[in-house]
Amino acid sequence: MSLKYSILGLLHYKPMHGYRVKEHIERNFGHMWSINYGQIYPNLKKMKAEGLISMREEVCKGEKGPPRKLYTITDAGKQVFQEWLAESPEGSMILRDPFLMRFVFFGFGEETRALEQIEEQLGVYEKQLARRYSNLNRWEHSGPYVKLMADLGVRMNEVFLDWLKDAHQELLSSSREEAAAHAQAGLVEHESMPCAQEAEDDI
Amino acid sequence: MSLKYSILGLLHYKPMHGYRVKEHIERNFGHMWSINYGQIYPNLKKMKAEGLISMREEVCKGEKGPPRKLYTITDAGKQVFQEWLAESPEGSMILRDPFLMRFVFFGFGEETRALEQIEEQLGVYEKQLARRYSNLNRWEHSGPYVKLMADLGVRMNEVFLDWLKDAHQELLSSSREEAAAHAQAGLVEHESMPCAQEAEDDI
DNA sequence: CCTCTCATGTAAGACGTTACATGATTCA
DNA sequence: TGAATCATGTAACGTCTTACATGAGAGG
Repeated sequence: MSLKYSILGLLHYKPMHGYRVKEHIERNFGHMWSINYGQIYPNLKKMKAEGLISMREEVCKGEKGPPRKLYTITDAGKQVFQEWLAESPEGSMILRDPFLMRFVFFGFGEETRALEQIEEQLGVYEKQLARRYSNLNRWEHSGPYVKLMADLGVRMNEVFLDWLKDAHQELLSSSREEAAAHAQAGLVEHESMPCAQEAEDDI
Repeated sequence: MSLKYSILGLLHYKPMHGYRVKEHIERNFGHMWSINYGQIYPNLKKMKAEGLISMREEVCKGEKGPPRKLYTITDAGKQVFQEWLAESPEGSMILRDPFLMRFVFFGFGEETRALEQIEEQLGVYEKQLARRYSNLNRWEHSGPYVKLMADLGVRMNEVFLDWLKDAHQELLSSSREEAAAHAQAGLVEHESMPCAQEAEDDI
């Protein structure tokens, strides 16, 4: 349950209400984290019950909208957060990408469609890179960690774009070779093979 | 539900049983995808009920262990897979990393502990890079998509390692500056601030 | 008046994880 | 005999997503 700690982390900056928490996470980590109200509100409720945060209802007349519930981190919350922060993280990076999920299997589909999808991704990540650069500028004076984090986002985006371009290029040249050689090999047919699954373990 | 399509994809190579599916996914996408039997077996059952795969129970005497259930993709399964493969992926990359999750908030913790965690990560990703290089070699002749995928893994790993080293370096030099200037600024205290949350939206 | 944004919340269901139960065979 | 590996499965629990319900105030 890392949302809990993300909220505790955010509340170190200033008290917030649920709606702001979502907004912040979306603006700052939107490319790697998405969150719904269905998670936030029950979590805030639970964390309040655990004494990690305290709540104050506010009806500010100068502002539009219904009353908000301002949550502030408590000393107990700060302590729990410190313990979590110092822990060595278990498990490593998990990267889930609906495009890459398909990419691995593009060998079983049409190459033209594969190329189209790569082009789409190029568009998406070129726009995202621009946003990440602006984040980097915005956080230029926000302390080393936040700045470094934004820097990582830019670097990751850049290698991904480079890779997309290389992949596009390589597919074009290898399909030209194939066409020239007239050696279009179809999918290997797998017959029933009763007990021979161990033959070749690699894919 | 992408496990469904991953399984359909894997079954294009050859028929498999549940245990092998897990093994394959773990070996090949273990760094970005983890799967449990609690997901696999119910999924296989459901997919069989939907007619996407067919099952044959096998008791091979030459092999140890209990009888396995060999699953083969059906024509209906191939069609459903093709439709999914051609679809433009919705949503973009989601990167979840327990280390990075902490990293953003290291400003609220001890710097020495931050440096230690960065060093730990360096160790983890140096080992992983070696594994990814060997994957790249293993798949050198496995068709362009699989090869490119492995290449992306190597590149991503490399930028991450570079970034970790740079981060480590930058923290060391900036803390030396701080020490020299004797300008150790504590955490900004946030008073009750009744209705002034809009003051500064950035973190 | 209608729609948009701000704001809080719930309920149902999909998805994922952990832990356990079972049982055969291989190897020390 | 005991442990390890291969193999299938389920139950309980936790997390996440989707969709909906509510309601105030601002602006066209």
